[in-house]
Amino acid sequence: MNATVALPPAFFDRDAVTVARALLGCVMRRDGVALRVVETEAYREADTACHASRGRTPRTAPLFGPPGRLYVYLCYGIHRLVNVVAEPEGCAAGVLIRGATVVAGEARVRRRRGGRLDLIGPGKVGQALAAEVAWSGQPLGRALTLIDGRPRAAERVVAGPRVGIGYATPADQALPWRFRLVAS
DNA sequence: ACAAGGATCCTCT
DNA sequence: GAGGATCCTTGTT
Repeated sequence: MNATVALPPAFFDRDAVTVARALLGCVMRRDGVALRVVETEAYREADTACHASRGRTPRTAPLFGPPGRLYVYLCYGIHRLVNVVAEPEGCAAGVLIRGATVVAGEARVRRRRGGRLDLIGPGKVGQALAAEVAWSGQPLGRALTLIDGRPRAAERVVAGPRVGIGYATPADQALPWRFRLVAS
């Protein structure tokens, strides 16, 4: 895969933790805006932090679907959080895009973000992309395209616990399934 | 039909 | 560091 190739569904047909790591450095394209992914979190089946862990509902149904589709939901009544479904169909897992940097479309991002460009935080990413809940369940390549990419030589990956999942069991809260790129 | 709460962000102190 | 915004999804009556 080179830097201009859209990630195929097979890329996401792996365990969500592997996919979350592999997405760092990849680029999301939408509507003239390009964002480089610098922070992700994995959510897996039998993971009490995962929305699907308490059964399948209309909202969480996309998580159970085939890999490489979008799962977008409204958080706190305000923020649209963007996830990509991972693992084989029938296995509810996904990767939350938690942070990014702007590669292109700076003016449009500023307009959507009240003049700001920092995109560390999943609500900010959704806002920069003008993400919609209606995208949920759609394949990549329509509303949103993901382009292959890698960390730079001067970057390294740091793993840590996930954020904002106080409702999960202590063991699941402690899993180091949050990944970010930092300057080395 | 109703009430509760959420994978967050921003402002103000 | 604390609290409000804001509205949909979910489980319960």
